[in-house]
Amino acid sequence: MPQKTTPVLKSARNERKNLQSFFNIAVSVDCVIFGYDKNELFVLLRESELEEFQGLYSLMGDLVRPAEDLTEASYRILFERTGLQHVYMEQVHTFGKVDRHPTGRVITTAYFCLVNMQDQQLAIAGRDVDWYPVRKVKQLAFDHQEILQLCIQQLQQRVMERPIIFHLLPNRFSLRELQSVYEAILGVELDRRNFRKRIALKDWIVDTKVMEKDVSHRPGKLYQVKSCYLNTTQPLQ
Amino acid sequence: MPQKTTPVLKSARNERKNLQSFFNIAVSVDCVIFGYDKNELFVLLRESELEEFQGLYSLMGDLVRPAEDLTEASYRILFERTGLQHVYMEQVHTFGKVDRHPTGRVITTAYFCLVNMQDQQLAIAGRDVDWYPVRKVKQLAFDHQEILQLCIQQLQQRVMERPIIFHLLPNRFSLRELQSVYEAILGVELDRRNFRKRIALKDWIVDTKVMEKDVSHRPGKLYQVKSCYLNTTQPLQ
DNA sequence: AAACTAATGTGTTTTTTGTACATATTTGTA
DNA sequence: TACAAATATGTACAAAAAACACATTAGTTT
Repeated sequence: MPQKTTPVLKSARNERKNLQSFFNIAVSVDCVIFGYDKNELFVLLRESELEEFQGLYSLMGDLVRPAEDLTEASYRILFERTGLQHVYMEQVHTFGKVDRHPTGRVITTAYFCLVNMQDQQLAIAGRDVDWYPVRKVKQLAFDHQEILQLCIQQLQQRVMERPIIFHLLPNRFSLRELQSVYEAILGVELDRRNFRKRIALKDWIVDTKVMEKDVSHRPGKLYQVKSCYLNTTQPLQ
Repeated sequence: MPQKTTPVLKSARNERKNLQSFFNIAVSVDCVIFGYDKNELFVLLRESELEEFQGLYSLMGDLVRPAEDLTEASYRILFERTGLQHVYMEQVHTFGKVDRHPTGRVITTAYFCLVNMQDQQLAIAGRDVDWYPVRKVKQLAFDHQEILQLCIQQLQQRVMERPIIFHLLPNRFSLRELQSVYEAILGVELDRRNFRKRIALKDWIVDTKVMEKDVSHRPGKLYQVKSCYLNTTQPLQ
């Protein structure tokens, strides 16, 4: 339990001096980059560079630079790894256990990002970076398994309340595809008729008057998200 | 927009060296300590020590020590300021703008804490620390107004879905009091009959078979939260 | 060309949850 | 004894969620 101690910050004058002894914690950002393809939710991982975690995968992370906002750092990491810039991103949680990083004290703030895996701009840099089905990921370097779990949990909550799931899909999509993304994220099967009613009620999407092509069954209508929700990269409301 | 750059972490070998140049960000924790009394939600504030913010109030915050978990730091700050130890606490968000602190780069993680203002253990240390009605707080030092707003928002969400509001109340309370806390937090008036039905449905509280005393009207039954929810200081589910 | 397959597209009914609203009861006080 | 100020409880209606069934359409197979 914490002990009663004198506050460190005494005044503006001696703060600068005292701060020095506290510049011993590095700050990093980890991006949990989600994608969707063929009824599966994917996460972008890379092979860990640390000897301690040889053979294990890790999230996309990097230290925050002194002149860089936390969100800037997050967008930089995303860009470095995917070539993408205008991506939906949400902060999830900050992990600050003393021993969470084997080489030193590093606290990390986790963000989740939603990426369209069919995006032409998408450029996975380096052969050690790749997409992995979320439900198959069992072990990761550092505390990244815990981070991933919490990000999935937050994603599950958010897709139910905000129009963000569309960032995982191409511009135009069928209701069938949309339902499949929900099912992949939530890990449940949904009733098609009730699902369509709920979506219609939310009023997030519009009919494009274009039909599906090249499917070996009756083609469905294609929809797109309303433009007001299309280019929001930050959480609204 | 972020520029393409070489990743900083290249290997375990040279990581330690590279880390040095990144020990330039201090890490702090800010506690938004909520209390409830007489139909009002209060927040614990103190006068800012910085010249830049003379006359303004700020949240309870301090730098995180190198050998201290983030949550430990948060409990330490709470204990230093209130003398309380087993308090419900939830991480809300990490604020990381480069210029958010006038004397240097400090990122801060905000927690909200729920405290029973009638608690005998409660010891507000120092005359510059005091409770202020949340709805009267208009301006704070640093970005603390923004932090407070987000904490209120998260508190509003949480009290609707989890049995945490009881941490703001004495052991025994009437339904009237309970409703008043909800109203103070949510900033709305609730229908008494519908409120009681909702609470009964949630099954969070039990009748103590004891009645209110010393009220100048018909006394109400006193309830308490079920013991399984009583001593949880961390978010469950 | 007809039958088959695998989807889409659209109800209806029932249950649950939420909202609006009114009356009887109990204690303390004037 | 009447009054004030609460507590305590119930009913009707509306909205949302869940369970469930049938007709339609394009492509494919026979």
